[in-house]
Amino acid sequence: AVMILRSRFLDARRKRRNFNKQATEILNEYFYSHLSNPYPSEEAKEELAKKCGITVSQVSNWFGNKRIRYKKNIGKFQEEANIYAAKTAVTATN
Amino acid sequence: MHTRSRKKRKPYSKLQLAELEGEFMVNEFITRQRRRELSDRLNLSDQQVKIWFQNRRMKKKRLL
DNA sequence: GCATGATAAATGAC
DNA sequence: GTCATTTATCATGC
Repeated sequence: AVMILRSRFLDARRKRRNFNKQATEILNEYFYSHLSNPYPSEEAKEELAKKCGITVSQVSNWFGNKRIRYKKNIGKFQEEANIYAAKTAVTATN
Repeated sequence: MHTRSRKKRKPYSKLQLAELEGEFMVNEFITRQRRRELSDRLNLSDQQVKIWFQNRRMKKKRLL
């Protein structure tokens, strides 16, 4: 009984808040510039987490969700993929 | 034809979860015998109970 | 109404 | 056994 209530209370941490645009920008840049192998190392995750102001677990969650959702509907992310591809191309020339 | 696809994830019932949580409070590492009894009582496979305890230990670690 | 982040089953590497 | 994943589902944001 107590366990049920406690578990439900802890599930309240499931309250979700969207990441700010800057964080999403950083994560997407990494994802689309490593599209052939979108699996950041533990060190890379820590770096991304620091830059984005989120936890390493949140970075892992984001990449997990991004990989499956991209794979399931590549067409829907095509425009987004082109945007970040162009963005990284520009930064590469600078 | 295709190699049998991955088993679809199926959420457990509240009763099943209550029983599993209760057993987890007794011992985080269930014995083979108790595992067999529990899986039989909850209509879950032995493998499912085993995996549930593994995931539950990971969850506990994550919540610390 | 879907997009998005977090969690719950299930798999596989080690 | 742990643990990083995949996948479906949940809960919320907007």
